[in-house]
Amino acid sequence: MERPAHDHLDALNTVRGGMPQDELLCDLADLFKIFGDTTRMKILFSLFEAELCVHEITALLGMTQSAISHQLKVLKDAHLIDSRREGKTMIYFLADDHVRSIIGQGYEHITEEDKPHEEDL
Amino acid sequence: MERPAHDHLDALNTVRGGMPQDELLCDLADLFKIFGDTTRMKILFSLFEAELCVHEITALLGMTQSAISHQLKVLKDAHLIDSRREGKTMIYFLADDHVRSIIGQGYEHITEEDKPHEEDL
DNA sequence: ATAATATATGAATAAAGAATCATATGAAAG
DNA sequence: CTTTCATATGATTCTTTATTCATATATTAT
Repeated sequence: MERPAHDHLDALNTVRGGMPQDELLCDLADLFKIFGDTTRMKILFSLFEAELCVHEITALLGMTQSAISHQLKVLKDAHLIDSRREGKTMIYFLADDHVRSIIGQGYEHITEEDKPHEEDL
Repeated sequence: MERPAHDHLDALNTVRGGMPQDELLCDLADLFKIFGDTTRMKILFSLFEAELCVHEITALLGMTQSAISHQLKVLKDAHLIDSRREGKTMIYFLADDHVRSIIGQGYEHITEEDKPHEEDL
């Protein structure tokens, strides 16, 4: 019987060390989950360019006001965007620049992606 | 009637310029969707430390082999991980370093996050 | 060939989540 | 204080998706 090319016990121990706590992993997944929706992605990209009120976003995305409000709430609860009131209207804006850099990294992966990936259907 | 503090037409035009194509936004959302699951996040963190075979990952996460295989497929289809065969076992490993940097950005957002966020329940 | 081990996969189930509809809240104007 | 404009929210519906179960494929050993 040959020694396995791959040392199981060793690998497992190495890995357990670097693994963050379950709660942190869960929080991380929850954060990315928020970027994982086209509507929210569009909202965020919109706010990259300018502060916007709800009905502007609604018009831009061509969706119902309710759908937009629901997603704005999701984004706000995650501290990715924030809002202030201006008379009757609510102005939404990016909470901080992490949003830009997170999306930026994803953007790079998708575009740069060494291009030999047309086999994906 | 006062001029609105917020110039709607102007804002909308500014924004339409910087908005990527629908398909790209969709691809981006799909990419982040993949990070938006605890199981997949754990698999990726595991592979940060070492190349691993399926049953090692299964053991590490304490889940069924089937569940792991299904998620490995998702990750592989997205070109986030890749695999090679070594005898009977399949060894999985990170496809490139984008994975690390994308997760890294998210990690920062969660940890750095100026800390005044205990009101979230 | 057959058995044993390692992994993959299809179908079904169950749970999460996005959009819709109807309605509620909140600010300002008449 | 009633109406109007802007936004928020609860409940329901429909879709997506993660896991499980059973089974299929692939590699090696007997």
